[in-house]
Amino acid sequence: MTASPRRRIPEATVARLPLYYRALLETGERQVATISSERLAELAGVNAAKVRKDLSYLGSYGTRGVGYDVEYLLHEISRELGLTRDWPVAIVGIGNLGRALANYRGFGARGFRVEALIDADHALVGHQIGELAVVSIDDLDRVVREHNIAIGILATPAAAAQEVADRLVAAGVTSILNFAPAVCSVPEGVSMRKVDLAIELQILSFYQLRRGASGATPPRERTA
Amino acid sequence: MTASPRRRIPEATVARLPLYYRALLETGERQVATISSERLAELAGVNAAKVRKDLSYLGSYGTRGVGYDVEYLLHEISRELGLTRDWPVAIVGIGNLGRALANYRGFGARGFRVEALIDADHALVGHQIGELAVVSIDDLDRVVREHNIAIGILATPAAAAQEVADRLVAAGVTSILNFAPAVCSVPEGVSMRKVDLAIELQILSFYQLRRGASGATPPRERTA
DNA sequence: CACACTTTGAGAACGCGTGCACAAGCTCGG
DNA sequence: CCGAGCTTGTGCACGCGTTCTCAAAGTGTG
Repeated sequence: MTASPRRRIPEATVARLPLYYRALLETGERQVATISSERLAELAGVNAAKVRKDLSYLGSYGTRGVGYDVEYLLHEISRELGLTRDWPVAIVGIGNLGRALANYRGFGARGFRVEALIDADHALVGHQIGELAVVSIDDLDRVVREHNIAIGILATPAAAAQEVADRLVAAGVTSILNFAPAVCSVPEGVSMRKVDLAIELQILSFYQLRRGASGATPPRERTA
Repeated sequence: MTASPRRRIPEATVARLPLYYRALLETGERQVATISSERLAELAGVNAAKVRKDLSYLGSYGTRGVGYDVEYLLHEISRELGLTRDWPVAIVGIGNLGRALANYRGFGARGFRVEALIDADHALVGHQIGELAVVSIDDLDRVVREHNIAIGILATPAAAAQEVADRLVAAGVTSILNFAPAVCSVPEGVSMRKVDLAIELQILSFYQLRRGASGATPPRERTA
């Protein structure tokens, strides 16, 4: 049951599918059977035309005059996003952030099961966090292969990021979510998404500045 | 002293300025006086043409045949990003993530000083985290005003996000970094950036699926 | 001073994503 | 069975961002 898209799905659309998914989940829980693109747009925080275009990339799952069947659409999106299966995940770098991620409930709910916690600090190895014990980075390769881990979360200091990324890739990981504040390259055929908290704040700071320094002055620029 | 940009700086460019900033910092520490767009591009993980175009929005700070003066460019970018001043920041929602953010060193280094930790759980109020004590959400308005906080970090559960955002805005916050997995709207004149960890994983999952790396299949190629 | 070499800055072409507008298609009431 | 009323699906135009390309402008050498 491989999901074969009718057309190539634009990256921007892929990034919105999870929003629709979440909105549909909430809607489904309220026993609502169908939903219009307009309502879905509202729940997802986008506009209706975009919703329709996005969903049309998945196929014609709507009914004109009626809307979209919530359960069916939910199923189609989750299949498209690979949420019908479980993804074993490893977190490398069990510092402040890594520990928070390890305890984060939001992952499991979508089929992302954290199955390994890896750190270079030997003082940390063996330490129990939730239901998992931290393992040494020396065992990275073995652990990744044993659990068949395809997705890795990188939460190390910047200096270690590239090396750990290389080791993850060498062990067979093909998707990396990178929290380390460092530029980090992966070979063709491996996806990497970056989340940099300090950068986000700097972007906010930029627009904050343009608005007039200290939160008292009225706006002038529009931001996304 | 050009206090305002020569032209409107594209959003995409703004998002890359922090990358250049970080790359230039590292370069400056190595006592390198000038840097070419090509080298800077390499360090920032983009291409040289983009670097030149981005920097040209700030003004003509380069010298043909030579490159950019590292210290000068660093100064110009930090001014543009508002990193020459300190930004007091409040974190609302002191759960796993909020606590990790409170302890994160990366913020302070860029002038973002966490000055308030706020939570709705009365059992948590008064609890010391690092150098700060958690304060009640009942005091949100007072604390935000007292510390002149313009930037808020939202790390609450999804259900509370919109209400807390509203309260932050009411208290004078005009920039919000939202980690809550919920759609959340703010009035015109307030910036909000969203970081959703589960969504990032779902996007990775999508591409992971398309690569044909089904669960059982071992890795593809290892280059590195 | 002239010339070879380097590197920036920007004009122009292109591609992707967004939003508008509307035809196509469904439901339902009479 | 027909027409009114919705709502989807998509063709199209537009704007933003990226990339290519090259003239302009600097350096260094003999």
